[in-house]
Amino acid sequence: MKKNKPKYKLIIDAAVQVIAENGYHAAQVSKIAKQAGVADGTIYLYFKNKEDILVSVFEEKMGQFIQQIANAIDTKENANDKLLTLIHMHFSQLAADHHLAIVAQLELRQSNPALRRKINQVLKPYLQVIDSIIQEGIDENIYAADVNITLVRQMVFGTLDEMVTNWVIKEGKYNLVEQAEAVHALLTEGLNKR
Amino acid sequence: MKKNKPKYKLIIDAAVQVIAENGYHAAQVSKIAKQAGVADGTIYLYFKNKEDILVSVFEEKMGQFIQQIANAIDTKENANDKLLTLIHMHFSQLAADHHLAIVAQLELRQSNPALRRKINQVLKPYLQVIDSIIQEGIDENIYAADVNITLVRQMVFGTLDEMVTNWVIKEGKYNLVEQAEAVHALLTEGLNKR
Amino acid sequence: MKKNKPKYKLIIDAAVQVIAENGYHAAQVSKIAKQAGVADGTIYLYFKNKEDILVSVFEEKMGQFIQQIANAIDTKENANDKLLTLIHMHFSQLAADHHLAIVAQLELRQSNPALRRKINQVLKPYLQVIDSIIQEGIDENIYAADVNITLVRQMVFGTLDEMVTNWVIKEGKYNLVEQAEAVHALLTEGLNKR
Amino acid sequence: MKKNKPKYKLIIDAAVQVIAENGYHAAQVSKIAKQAGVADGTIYLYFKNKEDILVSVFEEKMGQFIQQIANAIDTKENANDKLLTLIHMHFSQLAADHHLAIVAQLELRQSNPALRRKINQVLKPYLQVIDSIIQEGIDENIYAADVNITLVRQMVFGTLDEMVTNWVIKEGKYNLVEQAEAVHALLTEGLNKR
DNA sequence: TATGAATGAGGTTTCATTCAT
DNA sequence: TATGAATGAAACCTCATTCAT
Repeated sequence: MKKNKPKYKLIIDAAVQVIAENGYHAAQVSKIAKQAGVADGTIYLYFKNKEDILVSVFEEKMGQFIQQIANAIDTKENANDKLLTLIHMHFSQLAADHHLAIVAQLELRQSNPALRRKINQVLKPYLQVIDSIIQEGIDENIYAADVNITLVRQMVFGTLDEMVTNWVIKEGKYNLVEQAEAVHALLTEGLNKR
Repeated sequence: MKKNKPKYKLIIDAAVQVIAENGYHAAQVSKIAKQAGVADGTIYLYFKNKEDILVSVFEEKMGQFIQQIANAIDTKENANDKLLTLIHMHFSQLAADHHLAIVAQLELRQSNPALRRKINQVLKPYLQVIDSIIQEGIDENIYAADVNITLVRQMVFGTLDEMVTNWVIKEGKYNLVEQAEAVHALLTEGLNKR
Repeated sequence: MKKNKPKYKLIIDAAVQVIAENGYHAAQVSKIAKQAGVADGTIYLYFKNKEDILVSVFEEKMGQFIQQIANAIDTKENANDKLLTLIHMHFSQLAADHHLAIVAQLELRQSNPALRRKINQVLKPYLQVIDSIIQEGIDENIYAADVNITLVRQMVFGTLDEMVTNWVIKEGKYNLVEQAEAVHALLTEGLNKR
Repeated sequence: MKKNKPKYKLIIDAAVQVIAENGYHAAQVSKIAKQAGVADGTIYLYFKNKEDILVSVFEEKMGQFIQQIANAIDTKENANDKLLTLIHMHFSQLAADHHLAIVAQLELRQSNPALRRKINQVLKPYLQVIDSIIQEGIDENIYAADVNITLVRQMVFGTLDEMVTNWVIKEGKYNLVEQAEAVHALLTEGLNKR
């Protein structure tokens, strides 16, 4: 399996750095190769083409991202704690890796629809984690039984995504992670005064 | 003023169609010119360069988009009605113009950072409309006085944006507009059972 | 005759100024039209095409240039005085009109060979004036009878041309006209010590 | 060093030929590439841009040109022999390579001021060779001690340049080289009868 | 005569990918 | 496996010229 060879990871990490520093469109294969310390042609021993590098970047990093969140959630007992944990982890992981945050929130979205469709595939397991938390909340009689799970998931993910994107655009000038509880409160209790 | 000349609008509309049908990167100036029924060079009598076409597309269309919403909101008396109206209009306007929805949700996001920054400028007035509704809701004692307006706005916009994007990706296979009330309820009342 | 209409001269003078200030390649027809205070299309009522403007510029200005020199020479009695006068006039006329000097020495030489051939036609009468002075010098028994007139003319013109070009490149930072006598001495007496 | 790679010279020579045959402005990069038997993109592995090709053409060819002359001059003992040798070499080298003569005398002069400035830099060593010969002649008490060296150099170079240009325009229809001695005599002894 | 909006041909350069070594 | 020199397709923009008014 190629993914276990040392140069595979070397190239993935080089790609993240090059894209973060130069932007998606200026991230030429030759730059990634140079950053990884391999020849241009070597890239093609590990990746089918440039798009394959980018999808793999997302797969690798998002895989870790989701795994971390899934692990953290497993330690929590109820849906509310799990949701708060997910929000907290979502923010903290991206806040901890600024390069990755830039790539995930800004640069990779400049890719063409074909690539974005593949990225969406990679994202699916994460969305399912959100779905299952919501379902659990309903089963635990915490969340309203009549909520549309898809709708709630779109709200949760849309909100988190928009928040991280704004934070990246503002170049991380404020503390994202400390907003986790406020977001959680807002999502669960809504805007209305009680 | 160039914007009032007939060919200006002709080119803008041609650009929306060409981008929607071919994608952002395959939208060559020559294709837009042909679709608009003008010579390539004519484009440059009305637009500084290709990027200027794209920014103008967004400005024109988003300007109308916001104006329509602002008008509709003005007829409503309280923040809750206004918020529902905004959601409804947001969905219905994009659902009514599929080409525009594709361009706004998918294609224009492939643009480079410089262009995206300009697009964000155009978007700002819309975000301010959302902000003012939230402030109004607080003043009317409907929304909780201690909410973070920026946070709420990110939730509202993030949710709507994510929903429209998913709807576009699903190629408009379901009815987006009829979800407006459910989204409104979710945003205002939150996820929790009462 | 078009050449007597007021706009003809207007366009010619505009062309000299635009070329001198912007350079040959940046001297678009539209710029010349604007400088002349006429519409782009009007240019084509007076000139066949852009090349025709440039040839006409040279014809008009060089025609005056030669006429001035011819007039001045006519007042001189012998070949030596005539040659000195020609040198002096050659320098002083170009030194007096810096725009024209730039156009004649630098900018017009960037034109294509077809245009340059036409310019050479315009130059011919001037070369004939030089030839006739040399012939006169031989007839007056001042110049060596066995000189090759074509060769001498190439030396005279080549020297003057090179000197003016260098002076233009040096942006007129030194006095060109006061070198006239030294050049004359050098051309007639040669480099050798006597 | 790229200059030693075989394709470097291949492209330089192709450029001379293409420019000579098609003219400066019709010398597209693709034509030069085809003539050199390489792909368009290969050009850019050896040259920064099109202007760099042209400057390099001049540098390479003029470098050889000057070197040949310098070598020949070194074998001569006095300034007069050296000057005659320089004239002879100047003519014979350009007469021997008609393509190069066309490029040097006509085509490259159509270039823009930026390129011409660079070309002038390349030319400088040649002008210094002329200067040093003149200085040597003065030191040897052959040339008049009071001559202005810059002036003499402008006469010498201007004369030679004008002669070669005329010869090229006349398409090499007469023998240029055999005029070397006559030019030398004219430059040193002047026009006057003795 | 005069206008100026419209035309449309044409070329430099980049960069993902290949393949001989 | 690894290299890196070579490939070649593809597109934005300018500007001389025209022609309906």
